[in-house]
Amino acid sequence: MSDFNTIKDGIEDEFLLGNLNEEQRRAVTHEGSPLLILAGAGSGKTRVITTKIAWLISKKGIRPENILAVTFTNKAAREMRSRATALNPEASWAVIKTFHSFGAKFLRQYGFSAGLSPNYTIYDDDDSAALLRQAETGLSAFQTPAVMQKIDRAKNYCLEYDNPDLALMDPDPDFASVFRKYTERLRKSGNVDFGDLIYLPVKILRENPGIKEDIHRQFSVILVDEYQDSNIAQFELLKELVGPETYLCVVGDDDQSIYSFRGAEVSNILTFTENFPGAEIIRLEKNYRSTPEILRVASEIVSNNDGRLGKTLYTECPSGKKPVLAFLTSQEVEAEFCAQLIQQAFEKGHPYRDWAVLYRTNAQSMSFETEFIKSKIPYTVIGSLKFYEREEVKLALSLLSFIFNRRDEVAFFKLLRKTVAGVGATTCAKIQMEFERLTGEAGGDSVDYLSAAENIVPKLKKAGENLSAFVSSVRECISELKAAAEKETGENLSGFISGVLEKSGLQDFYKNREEGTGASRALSMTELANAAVFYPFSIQGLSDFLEQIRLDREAASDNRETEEISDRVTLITLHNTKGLEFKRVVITGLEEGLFPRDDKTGEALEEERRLMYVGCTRAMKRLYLTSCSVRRIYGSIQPGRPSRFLYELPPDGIKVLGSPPSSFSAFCKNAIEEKALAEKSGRTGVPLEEKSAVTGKEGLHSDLVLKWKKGVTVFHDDYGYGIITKTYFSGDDPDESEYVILVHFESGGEKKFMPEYQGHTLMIVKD
DNA sequence: CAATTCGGGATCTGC
DNA sequence: TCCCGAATTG
Repeated sequence: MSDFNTIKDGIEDEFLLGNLNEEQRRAVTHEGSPLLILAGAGSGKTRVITTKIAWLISKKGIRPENILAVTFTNKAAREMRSRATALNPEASWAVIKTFHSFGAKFLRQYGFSAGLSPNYTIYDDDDSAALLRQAETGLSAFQTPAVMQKIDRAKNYCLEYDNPDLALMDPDPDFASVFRKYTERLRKSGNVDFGDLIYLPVKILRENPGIKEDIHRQFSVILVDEYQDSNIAQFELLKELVGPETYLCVVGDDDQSIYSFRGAEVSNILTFTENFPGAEIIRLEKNYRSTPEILRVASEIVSNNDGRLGKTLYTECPSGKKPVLAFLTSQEVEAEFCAQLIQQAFEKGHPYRDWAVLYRTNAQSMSFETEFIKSKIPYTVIGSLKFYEREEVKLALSLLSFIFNRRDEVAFFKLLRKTVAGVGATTCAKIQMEFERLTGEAGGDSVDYLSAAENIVPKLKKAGENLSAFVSSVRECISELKAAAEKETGENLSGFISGVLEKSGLQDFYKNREEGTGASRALSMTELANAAVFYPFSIQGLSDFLEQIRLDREAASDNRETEEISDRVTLITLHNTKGLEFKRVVITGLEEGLFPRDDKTGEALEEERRLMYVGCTRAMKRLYLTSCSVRRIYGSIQPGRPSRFLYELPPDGIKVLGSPPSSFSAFCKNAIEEKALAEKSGRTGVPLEEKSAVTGKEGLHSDLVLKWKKGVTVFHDDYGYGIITKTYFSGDDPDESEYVILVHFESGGEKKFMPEYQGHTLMIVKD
């Protein structure tokens, strides 16, 4: 090798490997045997994978299109692609996809060998349930979703209706036959459900050695991220994709397994070395993200779990402030508390984008949205389903899906029932019967619902006109699409979609129905059309657009265009934060029953705890935890107790604000006394002390002190009239302290309040 | 077949 | 509290 090349190599090495620690470097440059990277939270996992992709391309001469990198979320896939491409532009040609989108692409190409035509669309949970309902199973509307879930679970375990192992999963003898009916109906529709996106590729690969060889030739490297969240079907798929020459590398963390509700099996990661013989393990235990204070809290919590591989995370990050635990009254106060924190930090120069507010359920986002709008804090809600879930958007998508696949019965009947006047259950049943008859006559895929509907038009009275108008407008759209496909107009899909919505009458349908009600529904269909500007006006374009929308809800959301650019607080579910990090994190709703939910025990409870661990380890600099004493559930106000996870915190490792219930104060007191005792008896405990500079919080306090004085009469919406009986500061340190007032209510109870955060919930009646 | 009423259940988490 | 499905009625 020439000197020049040696030098060039050296520079490349330095560029790619220079900033890695020894373990990371080993992981990146590892070759040969299968590799499991056990990567603790914040240990630079994504950096390792992306560097590995760049490394393989530039140093090992692997062509990017021969690299398959699989993730679990679209967000992670996007992140991986952009970071790998930043390291090596060629990485943009690598196949970086979620398991499901990989499966979808595979089925477009190879689905024919399982009798699936390429113009399928993907049924979401609701569509699948609707199909199950239509499949003459005799299930009530009430039972259907539960049975659908079981079917989905079976597919997650790679079990078809005729698999004898199904009985192990569910002893109900009827289940297999319901499952069979559903499957037959689904195949007839020409569509697939989410489970099929994994299950069918496995089946095809098992039954078609030729296809399998193709795939093995195509992918010489397979990387899997978040391996702890893979389910059995995904594991089986992986086994089929990995050929004798394939280099396999999976990355995961058993402590962050949070998707068992959707079939994830931690056992996949625990038994990796058995399933892929000769596999090596590399552990990444150095955390680059969080302060030692945050890491301590996170580790203490997760250490309450059994059944871990066990890792010892350490960090060299500089010390920071103790995580703060705030006991608040209601979710409104909780939202206000967050707003205060964020606003105060903003005034000190910390941008909004530093912040993430985490919650267990999407429904919780509302109080934060309301409050943030009020206090003019810009925010973005991640993973909210709002846009996609809107009735009119679903209906519009059904229409587009139906244009793409005319055997989609769920879409067709949904459209008829909702938009065509005079058509109800009876007419739909007639059309279905006619469809069956035609299928019996002609057989195969040649029959569609349009012809079936047309055939019965003569048998109808008034509804017939509407129905035939609907059918011909759909036919018009279809021929328009076909014409465009032949001409290759170069236009984008957006115009076509507006046209379809117009012609079908869907746009007018909502316009008319919503006169005076602020016609937002008609508007969101325009938004849907706008979302399609990046897709070409062709059959392929429509197919891609529909697939993208089914598999990536964010893609259909209406606020994505501004998401990256501007300075906003992130509102996000705990599940969605996987793989993300923020300087400042608030984990909200830490109440028993909400987080963890009260029906969780055993392994499910441990998973909740892991979720808590994931949440804590997202934080780089500051971590806040909030717990409310009352919460509105199903509209009524419910009293709550602090989450059990709060009792797993190290009391000397956190700072408590607000008014903790007595049980929690007792817990802290005990723990601290125990610790003191232990220290006294000679154990070497490291005293955790903090000295902070005296800065001007007093100025802020002086107003409060003057306003909220002893003897003042106040009124509270929930507790009624009361009188302030005591005032004090929560600690000695003026900067860290909060001004607290004790209120004695007429109703008998005593409550502590922090006027700084909760002033608005109290009204001063008389000084 | 559409409109109205009534009652029960819900909200996890996501591809 | 609110939404959806089933039942009731015109």
